[in-house]
Amino acid sequence: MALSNKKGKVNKLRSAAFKRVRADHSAELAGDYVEMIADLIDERGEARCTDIAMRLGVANATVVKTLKRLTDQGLVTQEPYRAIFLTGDGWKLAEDVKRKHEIVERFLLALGVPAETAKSDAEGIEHHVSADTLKAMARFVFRNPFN
Amino acid sequence: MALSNKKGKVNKLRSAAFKRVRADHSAELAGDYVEMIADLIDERGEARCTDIAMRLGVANATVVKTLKRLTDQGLVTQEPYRAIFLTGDGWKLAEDVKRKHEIVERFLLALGVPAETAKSDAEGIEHHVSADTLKAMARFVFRNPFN
DNA sequence: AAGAAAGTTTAGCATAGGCTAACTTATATA
DNA sequence: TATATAAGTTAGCCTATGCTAAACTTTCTT
Repeated sequence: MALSNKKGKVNKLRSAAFKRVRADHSAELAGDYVEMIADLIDERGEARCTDIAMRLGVANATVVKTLKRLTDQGLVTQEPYRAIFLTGDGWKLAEDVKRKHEIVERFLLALGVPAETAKSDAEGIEHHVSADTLKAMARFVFRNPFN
Repeated sequence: MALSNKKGKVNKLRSAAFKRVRADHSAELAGDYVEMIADLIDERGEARCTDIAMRLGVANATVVKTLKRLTDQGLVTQEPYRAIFLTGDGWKLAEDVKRKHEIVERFLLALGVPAETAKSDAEGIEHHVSADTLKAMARFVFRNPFN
């Protein structure tokens, strides 16, 4: 009985990690979109459907559908046939993601990972990094700057 | 024209990273399942539906459905109402994932991340780490062993 | 050996994230 | 200005991953 209680607790802890991964996944796409929209606005003044689709490597219609969700979630605004903009929350999230992205990528570089790989791996890793880990990575970059 | 060709190339490179992330995601679940099944077999001689469901924090029916896919993919074997086993490929994948998992977790510990966090973050990160990055992590662990 | 409990499976539903094809609107150029 | 091209939208499809509820086996207990 004491044993099975302990087992229950262990499993709860264990399953929490997987639950977090699943939650991270559903937040991931939103992060990628707003970051990309922010980049596009910075680079060329506006973000357009087609550019997002190309950069993401996805069909146009997929972008449209996803943007609808993001609009519902209050991250994005748009009018039919017009460019896409970010709400206040959208900008905030974009900044957050971009910051994380930079730290992870620079960390991988500092660790000695080749540049191309660092870029590619950072894209997958960034959404699964907790505040603690991010802090440790930042510390490492600070002590071992790549350039 | 030269410019738009260059842009096309840049976008192709960029989108490749996202494509890889999406591919990683669909492989992820299979990896988690076989690793967990391997653990259960090691720990108690057999893997059962309910245990997997508890550890993953997911409903029983979800496990059943996923196992059907894994069986189709040749990673798992099972007979109705009986325990679950791994095929040769299943074991191979499980070993691979476990190895990656261990390196990532020990790497995070060596980096100074708290134990609980390391465990939890490793679960998300491990599936997005390329061979290059894994090698860099292993090197780091080797030079900065945590214990 | 019968009935209760535990575990497994099926059915049916929902959401997210992909796709293509057909259609509509905006823009650029002849 | 008219029209061709580019861009955005809609509709309808698919798969993966979740869920609950109900049905069916197996196992345990009396």
